[in-house]
Amino acid sequence: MPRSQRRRSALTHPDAAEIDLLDVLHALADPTRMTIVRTLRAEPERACGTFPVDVAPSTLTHHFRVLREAGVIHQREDGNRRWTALRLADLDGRFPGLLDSILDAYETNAGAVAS
Amino acid sequence: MPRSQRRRSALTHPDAAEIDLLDVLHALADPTRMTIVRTLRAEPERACGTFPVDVAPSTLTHHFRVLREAGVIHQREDGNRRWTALRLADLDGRFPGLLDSILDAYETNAGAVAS
DNA sequence: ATAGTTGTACGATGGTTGTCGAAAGAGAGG
DNA sequence: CCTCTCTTTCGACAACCATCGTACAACTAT
Repeated sequence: MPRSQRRRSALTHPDAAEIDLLDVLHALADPTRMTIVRTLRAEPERACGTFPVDVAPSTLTHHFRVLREAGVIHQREDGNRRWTALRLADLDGRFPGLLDSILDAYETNAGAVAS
Repeated sequence: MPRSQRRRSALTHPDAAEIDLLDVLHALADPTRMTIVRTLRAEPERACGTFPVDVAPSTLTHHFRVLREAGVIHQREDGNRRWTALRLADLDGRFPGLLDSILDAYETNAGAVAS
């Protein structure tokens, strides 16, 4: 790593064209990550520590990485914080209507099952 | 087991109202199971051994169980065979448009990525 | 009955996953 | 400088998962 020492690793995101559906489904098939995505749909961008989930910080980092590597979210650094956003345009460009369909289904799900 | 000795276990299926979205997503987030579901969308019903997948029979049984317990497929016995079908009506009743959305997305996926 | 077909159950195995605690990096502010 | 906050990395752990081979059960056909 030549210059500008990265904070940690390099925050790699897959290209929109490389987003794999099975990775996306796997990323969304977890209650904590589903909560993250649902929270993110309402707001354009949000700081890492402000999500209504009840897990340890290191666990949260893990979930963000899964979502990021699947192409579901985008993260950028800003000073001390890391801002997270849904890759709505990329996802909808690659799989039109899919994310809305899944998130809408989850609202139905939440109404009938627990959580 | 009183009478009519079941072949093996009792082939339990969840009620349509009990189908959990996260279970469905998890069930679909596997290439073998996705192939099963895609194959099943074209035909109403199909015998177990006739799916174009390349895994051992016991592995196939495992995948059918995951799909069945998630509420994605229905299986019934007929003599020596076990017939498998998609629970299209139940899924679409619970999560309207979801399955088509995911399967359509997979076709897009398959066009651009491997498989 | 004897053999063949279809699919399951069991046990094992190697890999993945979600979880956490402890330690540390990087910035902001005193 | 020191400290506080935010977030990550690392190491560990238990649980889960996809896979297989072997053995077996149920049915069909000869």
